Amino acid sequence: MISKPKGTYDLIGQDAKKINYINNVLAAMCQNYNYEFIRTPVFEASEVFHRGVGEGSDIVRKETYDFKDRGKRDITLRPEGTAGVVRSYIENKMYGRDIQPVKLYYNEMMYRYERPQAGRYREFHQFGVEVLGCDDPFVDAEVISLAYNIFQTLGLKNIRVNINSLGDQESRDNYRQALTNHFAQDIKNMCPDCQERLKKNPLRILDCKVDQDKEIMKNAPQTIDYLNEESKKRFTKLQEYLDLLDIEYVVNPKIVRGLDYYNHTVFEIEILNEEFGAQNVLGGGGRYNGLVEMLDGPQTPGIGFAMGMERILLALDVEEVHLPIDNPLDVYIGYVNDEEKDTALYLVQDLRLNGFRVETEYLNRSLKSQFKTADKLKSRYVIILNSNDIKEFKVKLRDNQTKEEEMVKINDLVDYLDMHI
RNA sequence: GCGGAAUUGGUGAAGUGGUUAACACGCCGGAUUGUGGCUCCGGUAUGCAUGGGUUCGAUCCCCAUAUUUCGCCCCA
Repeated sequence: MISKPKGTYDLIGQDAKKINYINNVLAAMCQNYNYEFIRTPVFEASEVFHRGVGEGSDIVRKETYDFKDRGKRDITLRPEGTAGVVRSYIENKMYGRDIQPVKLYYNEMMYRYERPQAGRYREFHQFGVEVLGCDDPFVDAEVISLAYNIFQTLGLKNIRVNINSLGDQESRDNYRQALTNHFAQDIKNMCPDCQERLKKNPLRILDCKVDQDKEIMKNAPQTIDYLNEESKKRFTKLQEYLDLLDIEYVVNPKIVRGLDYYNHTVFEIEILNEEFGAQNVLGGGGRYNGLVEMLDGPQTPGIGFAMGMERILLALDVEEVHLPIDNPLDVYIGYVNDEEKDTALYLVQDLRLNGFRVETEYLNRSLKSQFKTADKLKSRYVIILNSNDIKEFKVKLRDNQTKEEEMVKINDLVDYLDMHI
């Protein structure tokens, strides 16, 4: 038997229904927030991600699916949504649109070559939004609120919004320097990973779980202490806006994010539930004011977030949130002999084209089985065709809730059902 | 990339180096000569992930591979 590639999954059954439902919720919300749907290629020139996400990030260093196509082009399967959207923004000159800022959302599969575990796949599904062309923390607040409200709307209760600010380039550089100085003296006593991080991306040391209890970690400098006046003002303003929107959040100085392009606002939304494993971050994002330029576009501010659909599914499961995905059948049509079968075929089509959800028997099973199936499908009505009734252009319609049966003319069936369903 | 655990039918699973792989659920049929959901009866694995090896003989022992899962790393 051929099995699926490692780290992939088939979306089927209840999960498929749930994802469908969630996608509808997401689309409806994005419509209200006036975000426009965008789809970019699953694969891009490698440069898009290598430059966009950053050569220093783990995602690019060891997790991308890179290959050469038959034309010897360097291709990368997209590991995240933002870089491709920004490439499209530039290529399609969206910065020249008459309506600004440009607000986009995507809902696509992403690819990262990682060791899979619960809530983490090699092919996975992310929903995300990007706002390009507005530098006001006003829009930061909108983006965070959108993410937050999506979780609220879906019925997830125990979620927490963590925010932090990395500041502008100047603040970031200062902080980076301070951090390097702080750890430099004692780096030998820290874990090998941290020693590596000090050189490549000192910010990530703060995330370390091995060394997190050490004294040197506890009194490490924090990003917010190194923000310059402008950055600080902006961060304060963001918090005022979030307060205004009634969004519960905590300032968490340890949120630094793994992608190189972030500055100023960064945030993560996690689920607080002990049953959840290591993958408890449902979504995250931040501001990336330098990214458009980095990909050869005009200087343009941007902010966005992404959330992992598989993790949302897990979260809904763990939190025992019941999504309204049951859509019971309107009518089940049963039959036994061939004449009745012909009528069934016709009737099923007729009712379906009139907007009813209808099912019938395919395997010529016994009437008993057909009734069982009708029940399992939670059918509102059951029609059992009978040759004699058909001759009189009538069918016996049974209300499967009251168990009452009624003879209805075939021509009146649609009207009857319209009135009763 | 590193470490641990798992892998038996449609599902949940028990089990043993040696003739017919337990049980339950589900599914199909019958009791009920065209009306289910309860009950009773019957049926339901080309065989224990794949490939090698050890053995007279392996689902059960060994090795490898694949997939899943948990943790690390990282992230959604």
